[in-house]
Amino acid sequence: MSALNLYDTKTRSIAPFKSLKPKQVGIYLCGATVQAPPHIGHIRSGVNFDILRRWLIATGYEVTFVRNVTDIDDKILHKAVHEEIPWWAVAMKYERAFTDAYNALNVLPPTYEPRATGHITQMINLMQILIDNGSAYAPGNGDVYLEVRKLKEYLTLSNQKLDDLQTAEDADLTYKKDPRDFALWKAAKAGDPSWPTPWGDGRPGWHLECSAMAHAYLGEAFDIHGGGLDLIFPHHENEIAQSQAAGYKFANTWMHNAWVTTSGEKMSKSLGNSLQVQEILKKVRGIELRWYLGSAHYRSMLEFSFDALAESATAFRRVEAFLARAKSVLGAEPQPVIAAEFAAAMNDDLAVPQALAFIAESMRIGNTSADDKKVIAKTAGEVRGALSILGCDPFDPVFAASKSNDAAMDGLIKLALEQREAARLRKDFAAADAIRDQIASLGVIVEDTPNGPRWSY
RNA sequence: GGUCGGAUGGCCGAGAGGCGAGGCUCGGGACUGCAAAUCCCGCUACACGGGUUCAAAUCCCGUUCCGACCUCCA
Repeated sequence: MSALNLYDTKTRSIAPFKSLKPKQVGIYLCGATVQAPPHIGHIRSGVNFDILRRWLIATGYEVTFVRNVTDIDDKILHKAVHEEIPWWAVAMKYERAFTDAYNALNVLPPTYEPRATGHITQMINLMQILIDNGSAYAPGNGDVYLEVRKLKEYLTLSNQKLDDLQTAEDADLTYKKDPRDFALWKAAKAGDPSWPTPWGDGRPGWHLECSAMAHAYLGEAFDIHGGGLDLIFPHHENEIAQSQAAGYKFANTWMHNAWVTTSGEKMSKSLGNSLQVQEILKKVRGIELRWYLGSAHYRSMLEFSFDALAESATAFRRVEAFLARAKSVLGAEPQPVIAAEFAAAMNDDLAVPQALAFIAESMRIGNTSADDKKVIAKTAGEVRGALSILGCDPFDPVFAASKSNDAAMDGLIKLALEQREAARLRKDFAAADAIRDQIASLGVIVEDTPNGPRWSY
């Protein structure tokens, strides 16, 4: 089997992936800042990295997957005031919404999911190191800044020059030595939550939590750090700056997923609620939304439209029907296997589109096999194996749970099919088709074969 | 101003010097019940202008258009 190659944002190239420790991988994924319900862009990131994780596991790695929750930031505090509930209630509410969305899309729960506010101690420790070695300074007002000009390397991920950065026009240099210095810690304002530190009461800046938590759970050096494209600068640059200034090697490989776009533009929260995961799930099932979000290459923009979503769901149902048919022919669920072609696609920087072409080819072979059990077992096994990596295995209990398997259900379906057969015998095809369409709308697929009707769901 | 990424057929979406990924839609056919499912065939592409090459969607030069980031966005 070919070896995994991944694109590294830092080198802007694809290179063989080599874990720091044999057969073990540590991944830190920037998760949600829980300030609003998740939209499909947020969840695409979750799906993309879940596919990576599943692939690493399938190829024999033990994966420690850390995805943080940033549960304090300006917007959360604003929302708390606006909604007249405590900031922590705002954070928890949206954290739950994210968890629900991840679950609905079969995103595996992280090995650990640390919250920023649970790691103030680690942040203070990190700041102490940075102040002690002269990388950071506390001007006395309660803020703590990282002095970016002192860094040996800065902006290597986004390939920018410090002097080329546009600085904020309203940069306040009362306390900052340089407008580009960024806040590790923010002094407490009246009414805002705060934690005591040696430099005064305050709360974390945006970037500090990820450095502190990645270090806490993955150590000074780890394999992969991921997130959305827009985090490259400033968030990830600043994580690198803080961590390396503290003497940590930090992440080996940087991976960034592209956006879901609408009309060519990055989705913005001003678009309203229609692209929230919860809303989309009123139109398609979680497994269909996952198939759609995972179907484009993770580094390509995914141009969202409801038509494209519906089309993708149609395509997925065909795959699902193929597997259901296979189960019916085999008398058991096909056993998932990883085909060499699929592995080759995944090893090529997670080339899901190629993997989908392979799935289509396997289905074609299976569908032309005239129910040859050997061929069906092979092709359906390969298709199921591929789907399991994509997180879209219809037999996965996560998705199958909603289906009833009890005797009453079987009996009712048989009754309906008997009625339909009776209608067919008297050439009342309108009635027969009506029955088929009705039970199809309940998720039961009926197909006529030379040996009589076959149903699956 | 700096950095980065795009433009592919009716639609989605790969590829990155030669043999047209794949899916959805559409048209024709097989099978069937003038059905469903399935299969087969077909249709329409590489933003524009030059260049390199036996050969360019792919490389080079130029142009146009679009998007993203530039200090609390996945």
